[in-house]
Amino acid sequence: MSKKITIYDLAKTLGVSAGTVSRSLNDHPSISMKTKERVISMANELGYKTNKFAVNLSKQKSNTIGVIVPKLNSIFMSTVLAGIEKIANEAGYNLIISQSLESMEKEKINAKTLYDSGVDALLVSLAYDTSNFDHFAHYIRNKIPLIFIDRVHNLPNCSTIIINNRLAGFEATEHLISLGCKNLLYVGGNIKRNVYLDRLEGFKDAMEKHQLDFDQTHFLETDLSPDDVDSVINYIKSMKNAVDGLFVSSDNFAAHIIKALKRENYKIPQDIKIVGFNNDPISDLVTPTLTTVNYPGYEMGILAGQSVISQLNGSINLQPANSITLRHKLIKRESTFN
Amino acid sequence: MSKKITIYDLAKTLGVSAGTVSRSLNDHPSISMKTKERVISMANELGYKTNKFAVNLSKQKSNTIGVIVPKLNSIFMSTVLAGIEKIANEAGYNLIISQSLESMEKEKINAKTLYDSGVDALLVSLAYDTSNFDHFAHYIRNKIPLIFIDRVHNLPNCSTIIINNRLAGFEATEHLISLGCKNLLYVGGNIKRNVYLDRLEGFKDAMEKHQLDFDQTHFLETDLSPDDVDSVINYIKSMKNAVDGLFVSSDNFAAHIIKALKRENYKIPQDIKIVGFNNDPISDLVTPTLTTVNYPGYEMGILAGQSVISQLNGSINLQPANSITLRHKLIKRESTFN
DNA sequence: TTTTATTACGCAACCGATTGCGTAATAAAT
DNA sequence: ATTTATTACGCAATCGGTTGCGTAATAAAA
Repeated sequence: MSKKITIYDLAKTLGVSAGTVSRSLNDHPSISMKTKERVISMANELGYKTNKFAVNLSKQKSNTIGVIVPKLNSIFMSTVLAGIEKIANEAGYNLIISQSLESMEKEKINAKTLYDSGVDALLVSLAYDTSNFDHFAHYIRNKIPLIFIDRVHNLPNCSTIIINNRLAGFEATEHLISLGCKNLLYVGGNIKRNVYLDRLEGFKDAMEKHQLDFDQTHFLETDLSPDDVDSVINYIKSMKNAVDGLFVSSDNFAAHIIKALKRENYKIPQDIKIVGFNNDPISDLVTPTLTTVNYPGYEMGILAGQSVISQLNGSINLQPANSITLRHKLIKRESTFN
Repeated sequence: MSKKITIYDLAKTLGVSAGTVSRSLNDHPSISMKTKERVISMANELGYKTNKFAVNLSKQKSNTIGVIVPKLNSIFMSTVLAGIEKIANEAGYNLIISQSLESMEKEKINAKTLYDSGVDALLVSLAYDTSNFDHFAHYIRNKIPLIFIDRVHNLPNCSTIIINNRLAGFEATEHLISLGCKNLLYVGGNIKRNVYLDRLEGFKDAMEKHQLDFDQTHFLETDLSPDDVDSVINYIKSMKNAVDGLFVSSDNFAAHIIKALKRENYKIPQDIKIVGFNNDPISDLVTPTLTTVNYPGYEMGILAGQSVISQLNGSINLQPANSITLRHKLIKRESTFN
């Protein structure tokens, strides 16, 4: 293969200094047009390719953005990633993606690895059980932009990209109530995570507003994993007042529950109305189709991307913790249709 | 923030040379245990962190693996990625992931970007319309491991990770035939891609074996996108001999088709039996549940990861184009149940 | 034409490791 | 006590750019 050619090679063949070559290639003002053109055309001719390693070393930045997500293989997360990737790519940044597999320990390790790799910024959606945030201290201390997406935590000077989960939960619940549901159940995830907690709050808000008494029997904390379906079903069957309205914090889990309920001969929506969350493609393919809350994953990714890029470019004056809230929307389908 | 400390700082405070520090940290044999211990403990004490940029520059390798996938937001692809990430991560490699968005042009750009970023290896699942492969020439010429996953192409010295799509297509089709289907239709994707072409071949094989005449009316080439559903339905309705067996190259698309067919009052599986592909989670949640071919995405990712790593470690003697074929499996469900 | 501003580059230090080669110090052999 | 092997490090070049500072060359002003 052709030897790698460097700015020194260019410098030699052109009879100029390496510095001049470097500046020409970077369109530095203190170089004449004529020289720049000579350098650039020679660079093309010789097939010069800048060595990123050297650039990184000398600039102390990598042009890559780190991302930690709980799981890659979820439609929501991969949609968010698709958005981030688009923006990052357009801005000339690479993405280093890692998954915490919902474990705080792995999240810690990933955070450290990415830090060591010298990412210029970090985007995070928190793991299921993350309760300590020391692993982000490095980033904050060294002023490396840190942005949380969806599963967020309030840390100084960190942006967050979210939707109004409380309001969304409220609307979903109120929708059930408006259809006559009297005995509601919220099936959520770990309430350490803002998203599940906030939706629970919204759920309570709605019940309170409509003079329904909330108590712990109306809330079931699960892993939102298919393995939990049976216990949910058993719980529903065991309730003294038959559940007639179900709010599930995940479409995918809701789809599993629907399947199981049908097997138990529940009629949906006649016996029990169901609202999911996310507007996962599956919600429109199950029978009955699932009422859900649209979650703009792609847009979140886009915004997260834009937010990092602008912070990296300094075009945003690092405001302490600005937070972007995206619009959600209740999508009514057959699972709550009368 | 604490100043970055380098091997030179360590060297100075310890009264040894930078070379000694470097070798100690890398457990080089020519350094005494005593010195190594001194260096290492001092490194911990001062919070030394190796600068990857410098290492990369000096070693001319980045410890990152590039990945190009058609789309991030597909369950199959993100599952593959999850597998790759797991292995890469365990082996101390980072993943730079980019998406071609099914466009050859973007695939080209991504391949170049990743090359320029100095990835140590590249994993690719081809875009829908890639017909030229010059953008991979750099990799091959410079002996950078290049591995294709699922949507592959035969290039010299490149491994491929696949399943036997032809056989899978054959089995799916034969299953339909064995249930009495006489008038089959294969709905596939772009036959530039091996996966769709091979399944078509398998489809033909099965028809031939069972003395059914294949002609072009039995094959519909689509984008497997929800937008194509209507045209598929119209095609089915327009066929002179009513279709009684449908083989669709994607569960997701099949799910959409099922929904549309039900709307048109087709009974499934009575009027028309359907086999999908991928064993996407959705296949078990639609009504009727979908017979499909299990596609071991996670395992493919794991194997792809292991394959790169071992090539990078030289533990595999770069055999010209070794190909790994994973086991698939027909999963029978209600959509073909009598 | 001489002086003063500008412009266009060159020099060399620097970023933070890695590594081949040479040698002083210590141990083993004679 | 010498000579020969080993062991343990140090020196300095190298990887390929970037960039502050200084100056020769050219243009503008006097």
